[in-house]
Amino acid sequence: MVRHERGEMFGRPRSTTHESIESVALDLFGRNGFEQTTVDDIAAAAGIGRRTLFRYFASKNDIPWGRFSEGLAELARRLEEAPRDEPVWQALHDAILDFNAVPAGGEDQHRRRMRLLLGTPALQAHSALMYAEWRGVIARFVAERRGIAADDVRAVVVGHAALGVSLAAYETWLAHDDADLGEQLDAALGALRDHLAE
Amino acid sequence: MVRHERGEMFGRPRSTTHESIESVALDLFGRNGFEQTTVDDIAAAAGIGRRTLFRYFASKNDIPWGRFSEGLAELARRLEEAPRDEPVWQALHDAILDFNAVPAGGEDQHRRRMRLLLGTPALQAHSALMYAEWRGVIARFVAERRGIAADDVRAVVVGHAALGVSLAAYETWLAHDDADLGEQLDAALGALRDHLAE
DNA sequence: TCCCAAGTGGCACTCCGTGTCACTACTGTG
DNA sequence: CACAGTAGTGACACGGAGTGCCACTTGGGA
Repeated sequence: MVRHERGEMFGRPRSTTHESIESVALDLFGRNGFEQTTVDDIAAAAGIGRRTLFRYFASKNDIPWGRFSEGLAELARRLEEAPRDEPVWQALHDAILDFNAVPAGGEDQHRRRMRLLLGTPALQAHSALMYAEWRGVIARFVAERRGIAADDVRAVVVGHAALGVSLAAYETWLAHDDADLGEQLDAALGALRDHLAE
Repeated sequence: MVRHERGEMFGRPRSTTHESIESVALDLFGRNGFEQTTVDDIAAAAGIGRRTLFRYFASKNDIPWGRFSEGLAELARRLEEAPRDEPVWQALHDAILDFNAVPAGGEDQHRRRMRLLLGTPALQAHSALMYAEWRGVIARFVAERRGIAADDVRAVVVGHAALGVSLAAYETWLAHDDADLGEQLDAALGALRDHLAE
């Protein structure tokens, strides 16, 4: 029973990748709509079996989210590095701006993906499960900074609120072709502060 | 082509009610779990056909939400009646407390229902669609008070934040058997204000 | 050359959700 | 007491998502 470091070099090589399937699927979703595209369509277009597709993605709904979970680890690390003399809300705001920064040139693709995610009922619903993980990262950061438990309402509510600010910004960003996502995030946060400070 | 006021008294009488199906279903969900209970199980237990069940509820996921949509109209009316010299956040907070007030004696049932809704992945996901309607009511109220459009980020973000406060309160309420929902809502809102005012 | 580990994909199955359609149980009228 | 009109019911069949099972394929290592 020997342990191999590069386990990937054993056994039959993979016939595809997450990225390849995702790319093919987003193309089909964009052309025919999410509901109208069946898993069989995607598998056929990707040149793999339907059963194989379900080994790469747990569900059809998971496909448009791509490597989101990996991005969360990055967000968590980014928060840990925030200077400790900065207000918590400020550190959060900066990290969230960073997290949502669109890689230069990828603006169009990002818009298409987010329009799909926020505009398709089945995906809106499924996204709630992704958001829960995202909120968890925020709540744990707040809890650590404040010296309270991660399930304390004071930490949990900040996770929910930060998500709300982000989603509000995304919705208005998608509604206006000429809008800048970062500016919308600023505006949303500012509006919430004003609202509560009235 | 005569119009009858009491249209219900025509034709074949209904063989069941939303409430009856819901009650049977919640009982099965509680005993066997949501995923393990099939629509056929519910229909059989309710003494109706499977097809009939789908005429009363659009999906299995919709059953635990019961008459939620009707409650939304009540929330909207409640907000319209709020005194106009009250701060917007205050009017919202009062209305939300009211909306979530548990009918005396129904605390246990409310807890069971919310535990099901917030603790079942499939329902967490589906709930996002209900939340969207709820947020819409809040955003429209804020927009009306502030004289801005309902899709303005300043109104949208308040809808998201109010939902976040409510969900945070529900989560901690469910986690502590001796907690009071109203107090958790107060605590969540207070914590968010403190957080942003830092 | 043979073996083994990991990946693949076909098959059959369950369950959700939907379209169709004949049937049933009422009400009001002549 | 027919009879027509109306609304609700449920059986049947179908398509799509997701799952368990298992034989097959493709490489590397002994």
